[in-house]
Amino acid sequence: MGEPAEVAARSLTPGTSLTRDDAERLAGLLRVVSDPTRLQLLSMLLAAPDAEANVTDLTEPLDLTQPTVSHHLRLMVEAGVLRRERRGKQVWFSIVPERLAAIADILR
Amino acid sequence: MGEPAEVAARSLTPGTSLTRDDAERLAGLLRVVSDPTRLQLLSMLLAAPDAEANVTDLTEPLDLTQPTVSHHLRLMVEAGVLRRERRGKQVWFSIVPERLAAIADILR
DNA sequence: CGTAAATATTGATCGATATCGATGTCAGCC
DNA sequence: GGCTGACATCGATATCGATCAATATTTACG
Repeated sequence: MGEPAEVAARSLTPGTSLTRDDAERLAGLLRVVSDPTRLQLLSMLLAAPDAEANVTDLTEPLDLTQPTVSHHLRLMVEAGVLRRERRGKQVWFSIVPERLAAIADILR
Repeated sequence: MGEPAEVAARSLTPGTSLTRDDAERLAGLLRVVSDPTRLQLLSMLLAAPDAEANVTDLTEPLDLTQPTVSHHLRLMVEAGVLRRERRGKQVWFSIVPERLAAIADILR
């Protein structure tokens, strides 16, 4: 599968203007956290005991189906924002704070 | 029209989970800076002399039409990320750094 | 006041993606 | 080894937004 792409190559601040390619990569990362459902998921994970939760628990408060929630979780895992760990029948998700911070830092 | 909406009401960190409404508002703000073209525009503005530029100058390096660039600039102005100032026939745009920082802070 | 330059608006198109229902897969248990 | 529970994948749909061409608006200038 490959590591979640080092980090953002080039942010906004460097004196030189952004390449289209760099801009698309950075926009792609930002888009991962620019969805209301994904923000709610992140928020729930932050508030959860031990800062982790499984798909069922994450689905319940949302007015969405389980496949939809799994889809959002997948996108965030692929972006390196979430960590995924299978324990028995359940799969637990937790935030990777450095990655979230790295995305925020794109705008500095 | 109205002011650019105080700032983000509620960020990610508060112990309580995000409301749908709050999540949508925050996601809306993040989406404004989650587009490659808009990131390029922000980057060009940061690199520009006096940190400002007009529509023609901003359009030229991009492989896009002027209406498209105007559209992106409009979205960012409406979100409070850009300031707009007409000077003669031209309209000059510059970044509102606090607003950009406020958006970045959503993820903390 | 008519013309040209700079920017805005409008209407249409097209691709991306959030969502769902249906189904597949995987892990524990009787 | 079949059942059930937890999660993933698939295919279809529908909405949203980036983009364009065409046109309107605004401003200076002669």
